[in-house]
Amino acid sequence: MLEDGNTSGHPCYMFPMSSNPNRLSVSQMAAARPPPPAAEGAPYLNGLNPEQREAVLHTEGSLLVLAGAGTGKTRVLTARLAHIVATRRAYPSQTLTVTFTNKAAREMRERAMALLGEAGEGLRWLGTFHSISAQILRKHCELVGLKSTFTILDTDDQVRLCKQIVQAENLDPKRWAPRYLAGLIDGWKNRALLPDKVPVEEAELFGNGKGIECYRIYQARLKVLNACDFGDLLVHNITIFQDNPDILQDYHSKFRYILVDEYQDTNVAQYLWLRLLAQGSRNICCVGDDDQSIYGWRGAEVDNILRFDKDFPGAKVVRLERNYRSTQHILAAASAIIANNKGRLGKALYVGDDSAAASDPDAAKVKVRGLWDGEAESRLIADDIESWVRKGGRHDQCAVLVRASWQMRAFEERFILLGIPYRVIGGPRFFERAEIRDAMAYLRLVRSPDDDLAFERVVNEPKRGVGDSSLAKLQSYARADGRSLFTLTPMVLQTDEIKGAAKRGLTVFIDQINMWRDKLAGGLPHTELAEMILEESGYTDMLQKDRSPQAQGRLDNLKELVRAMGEFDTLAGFLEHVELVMDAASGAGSDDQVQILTLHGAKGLELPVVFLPGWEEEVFPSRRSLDESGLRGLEEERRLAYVGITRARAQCFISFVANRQIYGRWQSVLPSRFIDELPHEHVDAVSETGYSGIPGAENAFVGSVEDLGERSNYESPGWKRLKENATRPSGAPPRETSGLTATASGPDTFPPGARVFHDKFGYGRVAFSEGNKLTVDFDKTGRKKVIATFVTAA
DNA sequence: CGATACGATCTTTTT
DNA sequence: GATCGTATCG
Repeated sequence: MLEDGNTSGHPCYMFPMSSNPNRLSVSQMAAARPPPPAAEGAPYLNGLNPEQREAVLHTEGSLLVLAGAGTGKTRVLTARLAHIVATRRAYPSQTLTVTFTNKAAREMRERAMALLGEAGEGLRWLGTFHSISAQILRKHCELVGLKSTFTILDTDDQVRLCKQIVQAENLDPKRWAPRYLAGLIDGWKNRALLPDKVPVEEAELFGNGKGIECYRIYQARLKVLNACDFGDLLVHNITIFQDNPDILQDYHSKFRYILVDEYQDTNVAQYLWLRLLAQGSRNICCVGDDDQSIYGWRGAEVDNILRFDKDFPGAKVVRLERNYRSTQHILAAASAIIANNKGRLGKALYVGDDSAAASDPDAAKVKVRGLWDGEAESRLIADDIESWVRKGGRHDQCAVLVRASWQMRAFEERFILLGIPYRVIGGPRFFERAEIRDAMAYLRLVRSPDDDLAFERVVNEPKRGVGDSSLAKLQSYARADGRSLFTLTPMVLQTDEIKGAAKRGLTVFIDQINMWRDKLAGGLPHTELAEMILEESGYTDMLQKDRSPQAQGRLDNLKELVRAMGEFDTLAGFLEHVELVMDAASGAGSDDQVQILTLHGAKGLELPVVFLPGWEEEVFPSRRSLDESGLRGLEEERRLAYVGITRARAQCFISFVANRQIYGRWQSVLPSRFIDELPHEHVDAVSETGYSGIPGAENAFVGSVEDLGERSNYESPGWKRLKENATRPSGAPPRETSGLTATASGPDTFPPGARVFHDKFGYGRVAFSEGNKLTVDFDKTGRKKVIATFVTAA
């Protein structure tokens, strides 16, 4: 029952594990074996400060490590693993280490391997909540009514399923958006609520009281489809553990030490899962930072970390507050912003006394810059990067951190134009592209024919003459019969219910799938199978005939898919990887590139130079976040700001603009309230903007650095004016922002009355006022450096 | 049944 | 601006 074979005489193996393994208390274990080797002087302790050391060495009982940004959290976790293994408290395979993201899991594994050497190979149970619970579920899936080939649905499949349910329940999909239902169900699962546990008043809000019913049907459909969704992975685990004490006990004896990263991001289901597993050894170590909790929208409960000592009685709490990453200016800026949040555990960030970054007397202050629009912003940031590189810096020391992924495009465009190498992290995901999902659906269908969602996806892709009406007929049969579309279709084809092109198309489709399945069973390698499917189904043909510019890219993506499959031994292994990881094969990419990523994606990162663009009301404290969650949402946004700033080692550039294109419409926007929260003495502010006073566009910034006269002076008149205008009483309605329109005529067609200005960068812009409207003309290519800056109204 | 056109809606953030 | 859904026609 233990994976490791008894090679090192680990005392645990002396005990009859099967009799009552979880009775073995920590102290009994300690008493029953020779004292562990002295830890002092162990290499993994080198360079740790006293608090870090304490967090590593405190291995008896529960422990919460409150680790501020840059205080060496991952280092402590990996050192703790090394300590546990080196002192023979447990084999690597007897430790459970859970992270939140795949990226974090990868990093943790790499760093642990570096400390542990070969022993690190045994870290079987290091992974994300989802990947570990999926492994556990695979072993016991029959207990919750799933077959071992079950598929894991992604968000898209969930929504499509919800759509069918909404329709079946005769609800208007406009009033009751399937997406919303999917979100509700997800939220319940995050709280580990099965259909009969959902608070009635909450569920009744959906679909005229049909909320719970929809949830029930959804779960029933999942069972028929032999599938589960992300939330189910954990919920099924919990069900299995609660209903089968023997199985739980088995895991108790497997997991002697539990380590949890980013504990502040756990949701209720994850918390329950952990608590069940930790009942055995009672040795759980959670590391987290309440100030970096940024997944509330996904069900994370900051409460989990605030309540830790009640959940795990006798828990010890260690605070890591010495920061070894950033300059004092950066720390001060981050601390000042986060100090506006209520309900924190309270934790200061001190400059680590031996930190090189902090002791630099010439450290640059945080720079705040106001610009005309997004284009000027990306231009400036690109120029900064170029000059950083000219001075001997590298591109990969810079990152642009945005709030939402749509903000990335402006930077990409600019970087392409200037030839700055860059890499977008977590952009549009490879495995979410239509062509990839289509190919995957074929593979899923070959492997598990009951996967109706896959069936529906590809039955008419490429076109086989099977339209909505044929599909609807098949579905009604399947629903009546309770079996899957794939099994029912041949029977329906016996009748004359479906005729003509649809009948012929379906016959071919079914035959092909069956043939492919035979090939797979006959030992055809899965990569060749994939090529065969794409060829014979006509999918490649369809794309080759497609004259649209994206078609070639799609074909390339499919080639990449086949290549990625080659890295896995079996089709099942590949499918599971994709379902869980959904990461584009993160191939060669460690080159010298600027990283563009979202603030959420930036957790765990650290870089010398960090750009934080888009600090505008409604964009950075995101409007939706405030609308949906009010003060809680605002505080979460503030934590995002904290995460962003603390990524920087040496330099942090914050910027905002006066005008931004949102939904393709120009809007004038206000600086983020977070800018007001920055500590003056640690900030340099440069504003190229001031308020215009143009009727109908009062909020627009018009003006230039030259107009303002002074630069790098926080208290410049322009800045003051800006601050006065930017601060509005909370709760006040957003201002009317109409009155700004843009046209894209070339530089030769400036209307009369336009005034052309060149800015100090040699770029230019034309602005002119026309009655009550401020119209901005701009050069779309960016290549002609003709236009620009800012004109006050005549 | 499929191709096209028009309109509505939308954009956080991720396993 | 882009995508998605519905309506309409061939």
